[in-house]
Amino acid sequence: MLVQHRSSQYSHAASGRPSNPLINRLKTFVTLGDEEIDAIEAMCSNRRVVRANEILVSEGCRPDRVCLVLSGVAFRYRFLSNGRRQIFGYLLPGDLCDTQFVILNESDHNVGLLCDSEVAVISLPVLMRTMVAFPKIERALLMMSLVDAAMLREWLLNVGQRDAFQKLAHFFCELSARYHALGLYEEDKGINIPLTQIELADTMGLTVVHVNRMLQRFRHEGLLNWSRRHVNILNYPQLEYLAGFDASYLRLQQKCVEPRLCAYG
Amino acid sequence: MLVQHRSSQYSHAASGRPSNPLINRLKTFVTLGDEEIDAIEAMCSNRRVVRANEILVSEGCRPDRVCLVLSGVAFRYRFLSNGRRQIFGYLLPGDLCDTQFVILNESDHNVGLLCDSEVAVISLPVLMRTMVAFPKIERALLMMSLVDAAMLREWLLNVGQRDAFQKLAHFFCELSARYHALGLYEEDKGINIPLTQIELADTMGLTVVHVNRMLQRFRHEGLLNWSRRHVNILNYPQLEYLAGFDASYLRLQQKCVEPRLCAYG
DNA sequence: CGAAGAGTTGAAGCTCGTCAATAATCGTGG
DNA sequence: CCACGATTATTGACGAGCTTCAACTCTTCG
Repeated sequence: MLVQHRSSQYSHAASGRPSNPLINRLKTFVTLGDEEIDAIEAMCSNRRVVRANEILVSEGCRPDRVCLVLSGVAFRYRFLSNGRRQIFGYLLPGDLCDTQFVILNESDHNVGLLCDSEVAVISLPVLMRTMVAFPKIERALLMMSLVDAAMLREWLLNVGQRDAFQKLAHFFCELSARYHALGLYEEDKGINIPLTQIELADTMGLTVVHVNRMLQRFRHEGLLNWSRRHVNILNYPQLEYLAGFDASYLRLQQKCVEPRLCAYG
Repeated sequence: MLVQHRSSQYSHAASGRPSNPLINRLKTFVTLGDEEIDAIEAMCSNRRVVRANEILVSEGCRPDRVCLVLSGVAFRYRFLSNGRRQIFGYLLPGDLCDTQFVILNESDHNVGLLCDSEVAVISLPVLMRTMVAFPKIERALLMMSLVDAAMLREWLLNVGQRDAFQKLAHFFCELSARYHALGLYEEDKGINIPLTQIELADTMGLTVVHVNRMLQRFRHEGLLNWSRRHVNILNYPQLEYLAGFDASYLRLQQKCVEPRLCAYG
């Protein structure tokens, strides 16, 4: 492999028996009973460590399994023929890539890893059986994929309508919100994410050079510090204001107030 | 109402008894029996004409129904506080806005109408009952929403990574492919779509002025003509080449080769 | 016909990209 | 553990793409 490995210092698995992050994630959508929790644990029993820069899913393939990120960070992306790359999203612990394979037959993008990560490999039949047996789980997984789509809309708006400074501010707000929700944000260390400025650029549709200058401006204005792939947010309220950030699209907290339809009880 | 009405010359309903475009759409995903076709017709029996500039769904609302576009064009969008608008997608005949309401409780964007259109209003309970009774329909609707997400990724890539000229070329290719698939493309008249350059600009993250200049360049280079809200593509191969367009993400033709999992037979 | 919206044009300027070179870091192997 | 090569970060100069502003014309529709 030509590319250097990024160290595994980013593995987010807490020491000791880590609880399955998917369970906490689904709990934000539905109430899970013991049976359902056991089913999820069983579904995720096939764990594997994957190294940085490996590819979980590649464009055009027809996967027979989905992966759940347990620790570390994955990301979706695609290259254009001119060599440019667009990143479509980051998968943090508790995120699945991709439930859509259950239905659509082939992937239209790649999923790679930013750092050494732990994933659970779930075969499609196992996933299907679990969803059929536990409609609540099916419903929650469906909701996850809808939140994915909401994030895509938010990114499209971000890339389309804001200037470079605001784009980055918005992205950092999103990251911050997601890290907080996962309990991965450490007040002193900030957001510990294995991103390079290259990835930041390919996320926002900017060049590395310009991203670098914007980061310096953030530092200069006392908003945040970027160093050695840590993001330290110094003035969150101001950042949020600049970006016009509103976390509700992430649906991190609020449980769906009431089940809307009996069929999904 | 302050805004002028766009004429209803864009109603795509063929004269005579129009077949339900949703049926043709779903047929690209699954094989439908007579029972299922009847169920879809029944579900869509509540038809309504909606005038241009009316709003079908607004941000923050909790709809108890979904709308199916039968003729005309709708579009998803959101405004930022600074007055800028991002358009997330266009809904052509056969498109639903939005199945996601079945699951997520509130809309994060608006759905408006570009021209006088005919829609079928489907209450959530009716939709649910149909989906429960006909798993194939449920599966096809799910696939539709996954194609929606694929389109969002494609747009993000487009807005993020291509220059203004390529962006527009790509957009016109997409439109052309969708119009062809719907049988709405008339070789002599081209794509008859009630878009203004303002909407084009808000779709691509550009200004009206720049969009205008790019359209002139298209005309100048003999690629396409934009006049009175018709798009006449003169050199499709070249346009496709310029944009790096590949229609497969739209999944217009190929039926899912085989059902992947028995549960959804 | 008249008013409002949409399309078009030109000039000026800023954001952001490109090119190119250097410095700092990182990961790996010696 | 240090040294090396590759990747990443940083800097400057320059230029292009796109925006902004402002005026004007054309189209649409009541």
